[in-house]
Amino acid sequence: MKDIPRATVRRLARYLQGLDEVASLTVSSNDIANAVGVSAAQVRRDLSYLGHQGIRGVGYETDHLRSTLRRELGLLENVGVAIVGAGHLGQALAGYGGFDERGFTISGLYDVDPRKVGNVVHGYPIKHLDRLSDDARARRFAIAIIATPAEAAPEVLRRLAEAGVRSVLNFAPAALRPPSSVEVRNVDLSTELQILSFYRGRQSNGAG
Amino acid sequence: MKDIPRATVRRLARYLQGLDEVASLTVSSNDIANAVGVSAAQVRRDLSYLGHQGIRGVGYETDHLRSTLRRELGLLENVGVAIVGAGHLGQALAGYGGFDERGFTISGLYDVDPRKVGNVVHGYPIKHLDRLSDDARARRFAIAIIATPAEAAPEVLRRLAEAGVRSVLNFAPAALRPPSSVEVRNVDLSTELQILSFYRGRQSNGAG
DNA sequence: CTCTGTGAAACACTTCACAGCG
DNA sequence: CGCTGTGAAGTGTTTCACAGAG
Repeated sequence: MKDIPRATVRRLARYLQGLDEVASLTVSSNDIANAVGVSAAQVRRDLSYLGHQGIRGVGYETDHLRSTLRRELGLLENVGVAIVGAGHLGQALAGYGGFDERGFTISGLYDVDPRKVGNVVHGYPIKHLDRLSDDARARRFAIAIIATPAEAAPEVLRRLAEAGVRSVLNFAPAALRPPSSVEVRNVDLSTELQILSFYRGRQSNGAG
Repeated sequence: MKDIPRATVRRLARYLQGLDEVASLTVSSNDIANAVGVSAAQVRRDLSYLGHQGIRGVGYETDHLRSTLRRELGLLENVGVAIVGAGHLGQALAGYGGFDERGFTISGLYDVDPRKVGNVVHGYPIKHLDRLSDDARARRFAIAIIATPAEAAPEVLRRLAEAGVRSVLNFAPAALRPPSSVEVRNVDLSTELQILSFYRGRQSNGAG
């Protein structure tokens, strides 16, 4: 089976979410395309990387497609996620909603503030940061979200990497230099705003 | 002057931030490449879209490059940003830090909760959502960040679009269908986690 | 001799358009 | 007939490799 293009992986996640709103037994590439805002040809091409999933003249069987996408994304069973940093951002992330139904389970929040440790936020316990490494080694989570201040981010990443965590989503506005064993995805507010700023005044669209 | 590729625009914002850490008078494409994690050839190609900026045998003059990037990104003077939704996420965004130095000024937060309206968060006033349209029409901000619950997002977008706002950064986990006049960039937690999940176990990297 | 700027080649991704299955 | 799956063409992006400026 050929490698799935990076651009396709990103859209597969969107298709999976688009299917949430679908009640009918089957969906056509056109339905999906309209739901998530890409071309129908794009949807068919993307899904073709997963093998023959559709029925000609009909479309895709909704349930079957959903589980194929989940399997392909490694979400057959829920994946544990740790949130590091229990400030406003960390708490907002914990309350984001729909974690479980999207295939994730928050294993816990971590902070260094003794006034926070022990509290429960949105049903999740705040643990002391010193327990992060042990919990990682015990495989209580597979993905970590860094929601600390920028200064703390490199040290948190170091601990995570050392404890064998290989997937990190970084919200701290810090340029992290991960070892090659760790995949870091950065969500950077000012980068996003700067991109929007560039296109301000230009007519073109930007479905990034 | 040729059009700047989308992929390049995204990186220009990163280069600008990378320059923050540079103290020396000049930087080479290699220096920048190492700072932000792309290839040196990529940096040179990207910067070449801005015209001849460098000095052969030396590199780029740091200050000059910084202001060229700022100009190109439309950040010569600070851009007003409204944060819609003053829950944990909105408050976290307001406290993100470095807004001003990155070229943005928060013009205000908006919420519907009467207990929040009138409060000041991180130095920014929370206004009632009903004032959003007027403030937009008065051009108090050019970019809006949606940090509301998913249910509220479509209506907020509608109001923003109607009031002439053309750039929106959406943090709500909702599939927005903007009119073509509005550029929406989505930051979706579960999409990011699902992408990380896909690459978990695979060796390859993924600098999105 | 170093480091930029850039043709040309390579690679990645998207769209077109249609054969063929159900 | 409708809708998938996919060659082939088109477009966008990255890398190579080197001429040439300082």
